[in-house]
Amino acid sequence: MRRGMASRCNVPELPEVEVTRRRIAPYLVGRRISSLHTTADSYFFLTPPKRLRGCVEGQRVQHLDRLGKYLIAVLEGDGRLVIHLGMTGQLFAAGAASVRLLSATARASLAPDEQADFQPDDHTHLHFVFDGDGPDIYLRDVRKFGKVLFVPAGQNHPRLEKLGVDALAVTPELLFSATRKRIVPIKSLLLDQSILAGVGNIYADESLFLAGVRPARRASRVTRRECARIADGLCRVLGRSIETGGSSISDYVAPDGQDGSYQDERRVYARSGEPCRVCGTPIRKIVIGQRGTHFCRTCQR
DNA sequence: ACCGCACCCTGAGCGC
DNA sequence: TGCGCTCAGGGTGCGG
Repeated sequence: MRRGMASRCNVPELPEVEVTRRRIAPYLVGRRISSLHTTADSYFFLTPPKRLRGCVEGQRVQHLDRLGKYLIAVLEGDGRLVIHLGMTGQLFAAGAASVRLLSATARASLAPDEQADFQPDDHTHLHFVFDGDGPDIYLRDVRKFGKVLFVPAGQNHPRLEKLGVDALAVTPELLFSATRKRIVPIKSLLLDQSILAGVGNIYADESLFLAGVRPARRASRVTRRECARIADGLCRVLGRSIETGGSSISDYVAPDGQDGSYQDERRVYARSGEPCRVCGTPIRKIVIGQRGTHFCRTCQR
């Protein structure tokens, strides 16, 4: 069966951001940023580059947290450097670069031994240099749907204030109460970051499959029992994806190879037309809230 | 409160 | 071969 573009999607949702956090933290935490290089100002920078540099240069990174799909580097003095990876954001340390970081065209022009040697390009919006030894860190984002901002100590930002509970901490009760009196499709509610932070398109579809609930169902019509199954499905699918290194992030990927192992576990996402793994019914694709939505008519009610 | 839609951006895949 | 079109996606913000 042909794999469409969607199946290769590389969008960082909660698991991918968490995997990124775990992998990058050892290279970031405890180090002092000596300089930050950026691309030109654009809507990518919620804090303009010049001010951003002034805020982080000379600062030591105290820890690296995550809330939903946001990475939050807490600096000395408790200012926070906040990063959202958007659709194509890649945060990585020099030397840990994989060929995935380059476009197909760029890859093709490189010899194999050159491919792992990353050099900043036009899409590299942040380049951190640190005091002392250790690799530089880069943030690359081809489509610039990502965001970076600095939140001074004691201040907050609407982006963070609006976020609901981190999706890993979802409970049946939380979901049940959030769905009452809501006529939006249950899938749209799962994607609402002000309710659950971190759920994106893949994991919304996958968790609804595990719960046996059709994505188009009105949220208010989802029963308490089904809410519990959705919460459970979310925990399973998010946890499993983190375990396997995220659906698309892996240490190294062969130039024409498959993505991370989670893609082999997808039950519905980007499998439209393919047989349901449980009952064999072809997976259907519809659009809900302007998002491609995948489900099994037989297994989901 | 909710829906539909436009917008930001670019690469891949397609038809011609 | 190469052009131009379409599509995908997260999040915000608009008008209805």
